Amino acid sequence: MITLPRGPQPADFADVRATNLAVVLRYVRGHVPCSRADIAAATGLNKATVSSLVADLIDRHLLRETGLTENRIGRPATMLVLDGSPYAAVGLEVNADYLTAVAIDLGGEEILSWRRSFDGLNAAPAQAATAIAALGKRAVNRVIKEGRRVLGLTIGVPGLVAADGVVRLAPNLGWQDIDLRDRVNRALGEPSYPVSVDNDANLAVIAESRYGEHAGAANLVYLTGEVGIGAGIISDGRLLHGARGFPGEIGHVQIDPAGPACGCGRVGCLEALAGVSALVRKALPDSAEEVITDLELDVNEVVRRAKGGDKVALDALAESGTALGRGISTIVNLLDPEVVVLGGYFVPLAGWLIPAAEEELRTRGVAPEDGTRVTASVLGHGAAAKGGAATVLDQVDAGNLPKR
Amino acid sequence: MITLPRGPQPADFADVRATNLAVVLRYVRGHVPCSRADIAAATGLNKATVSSLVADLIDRHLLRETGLTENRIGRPATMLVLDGSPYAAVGLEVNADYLTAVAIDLGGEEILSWRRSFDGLNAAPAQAATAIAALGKRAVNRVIKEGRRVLGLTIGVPGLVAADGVVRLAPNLGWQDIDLRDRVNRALGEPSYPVSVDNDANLAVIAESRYGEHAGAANLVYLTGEVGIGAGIISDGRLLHGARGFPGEIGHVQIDPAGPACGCGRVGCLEALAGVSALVRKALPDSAEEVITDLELDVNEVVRRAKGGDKVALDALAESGTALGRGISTIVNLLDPEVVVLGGYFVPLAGWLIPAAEEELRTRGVAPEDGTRVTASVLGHGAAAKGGAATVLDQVDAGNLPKR
DNA sequence: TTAGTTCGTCTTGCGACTAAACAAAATTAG
DNA sequence: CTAATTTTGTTTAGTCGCAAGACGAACTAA
Repeated sequence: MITLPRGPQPADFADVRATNLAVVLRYVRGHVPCSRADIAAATGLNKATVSSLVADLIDRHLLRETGLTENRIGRPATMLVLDGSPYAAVGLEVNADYLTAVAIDLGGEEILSWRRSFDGLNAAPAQAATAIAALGKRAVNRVIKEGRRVLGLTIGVPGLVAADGVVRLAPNLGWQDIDLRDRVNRALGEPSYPVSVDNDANLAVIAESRYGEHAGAANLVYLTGEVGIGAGIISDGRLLHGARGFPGEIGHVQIDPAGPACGCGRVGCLEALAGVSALVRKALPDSAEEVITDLELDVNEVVRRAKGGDKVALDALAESGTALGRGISTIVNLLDPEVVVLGGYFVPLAGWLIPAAEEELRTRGVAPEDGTRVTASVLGHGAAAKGGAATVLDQVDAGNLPKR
Repeated sequence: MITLPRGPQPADFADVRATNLAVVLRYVRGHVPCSRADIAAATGLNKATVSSLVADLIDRHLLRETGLTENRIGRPATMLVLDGSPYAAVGLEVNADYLTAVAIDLGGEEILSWRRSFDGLNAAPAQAATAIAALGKRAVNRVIKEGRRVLGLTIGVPGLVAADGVVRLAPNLGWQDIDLRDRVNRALGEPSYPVSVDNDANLAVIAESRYGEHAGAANLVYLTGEVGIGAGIISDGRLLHGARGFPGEIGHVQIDPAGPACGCGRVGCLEALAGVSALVRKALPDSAEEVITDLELDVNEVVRRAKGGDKVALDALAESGTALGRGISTIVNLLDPEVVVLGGYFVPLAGWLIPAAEEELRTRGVAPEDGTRVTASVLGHGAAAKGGAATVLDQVDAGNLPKR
């Protein structure tokens, strides 16, 4: 539940109304099915006010009445549910090797989930943007065909994304200063819904905070385990943006000044020690040539060997897990989150990485009663795409309801 | 600076009123002297509304009318100024070797600034709490004698402080699980104003964000340079609290696995490499015995020798600066702040530390157009105390105005 | 059938903002 | 010196949205 900072703007009735509409909407989302009386009792709003708000939301097709139920004493309640059907939020995820599209309804139900291969490294940015826009357009058309209205489209990119939607730097895509939002916006014909671009880790952590195992945690960090390592940070219930929009760049934090060289030209980066590519290289010394060609196959092979007790693979996993634990300890000491969620290719490897990381974390955590937990994501590879769609819902939740 | 409550709580008229009162108050603070018409034009509020709000604020003695001025065409404006005089906010700072008390009025003017020595390490927590409460009481009585109403008292402690005011761990004071807020509250006779306790770095960064050289920066990190190193983090305009209230513990982040042993029992901590104690030990190898006895004298001696071109001292400063730069690079990559402010004993040493730190930072920063700046605090040793008082004003600014 | 319970609406009142007219106080023009 | 102009701040009327409480509706229990 991300709340945006409101600046020096004064408040008026519209704000009160929008706030309370959002309060009711969020309550119903979390307590389906429920009655108007339930809402009034739980939120403290007056029954009459709730009736008015609910009528408004039904009018906007955000809520729907179901048949009466609740066989209790007294008048039966008219139960309300989220009416997701007329709306959709779309999220796209760009990766070095694939594109993902996800669409969800207001209730967070996935109504579309596509994945297609994509050659991010060798495609020119212009081509890539065209391919991304094309996928987005297909997804949008699909949900429109179902009779839904699109509330927004958000694209996750593995790199530094400025607030205006310009991708400043995406090493794994070979991009620099690409105005992706503008390109996609134009390819979609300047649509009425907002198109935005954000870092993939930022979107993934939003997905985790809504739909993950620790949904609702106010302090949550997500570590991407794709070609690089990035962090999405939710602190005190809000996604961190930083001064220029580039927080969470943990991949090139130095873990060991005596560590190995990193692809970025520096030495001892977390990515060089605990990155999936580095891990694969250590765990599969015999197939070092193919490493870059297909990370997924390599990770599967590492899993196979680790299960088979292969010492080289197990040692590599332990080593990477320890380095990862050291990186996580930095996050924990600086940010004190409740959970650190591992995503991407870290997920299949989590069984070996997490014990080593937790061991390291125990020795390096400052805070008492070691609270921070490390878990693997259960959302799968589309986490950032789903999070992209979820950011659109966050807008709605924050009171930015669709007009009638 | 939240305006309407965006949480699960619904909004009503009182929230609108409180929000707009705070909007007017903040505007006047930043634009003294100004007229009602100015406020209306700048905020977008209606002239009538502004008049009503201003009348309310004058009634609460938060604003005051001055004589007419502004010799322009048209009716002369009645100029308004902040009326700080009837109120005061008090901040205390606990350190291993001294206590500080600061009181400020609504405009942020210091109306009291005391410093007294204090033997934090050898005093039992009960005695220490008594001494702290006594100093607080004297400060409170002093401002009350001036005819002011105390709006709140906030105490900064170098350690882990839970949200309920319990000091979980303060190694440099030898404290563990001390309910300082309760003790001080009782020593003050359960006063009507709120007493709170927070980490000293958190309070210092609040002071920096209000009164420092980079006041107003939305992304700001403060590093304490006392016996330990702690970080206070303001991100997107808000102080980070973390899941348990223990963020910013950067002192024991590992910078180098092959580094020296730290007092905490671990190896290669930032504090062991770049802490003031470690620095003094390296820079003054001949006087290693006295190190703990008086850090301030030792730091002065380091400054004297560095100015004199002493190679040992200069090497130690360069080494510590580099390590500090590495720690700062971690912060920069994770949080992307606009400024990192060095405080405490880092300030007199900043001339030597910052160049080395910036050099390191340039090589380790990921983001392009290296934006993060490193500066020394200009607030002096009372930063945390002043920040403690400022947190009280933040409450007022957020709409929590004193009752009549 | 009657009493009791709960739900949701209706009516009334109030608080807070907006818009527009107006009164007040100065400067400028003739 | 008077009148027009300009700007300020108040007054009046109106609207919006929430709260409180009465009330009808719909169901259970006895």
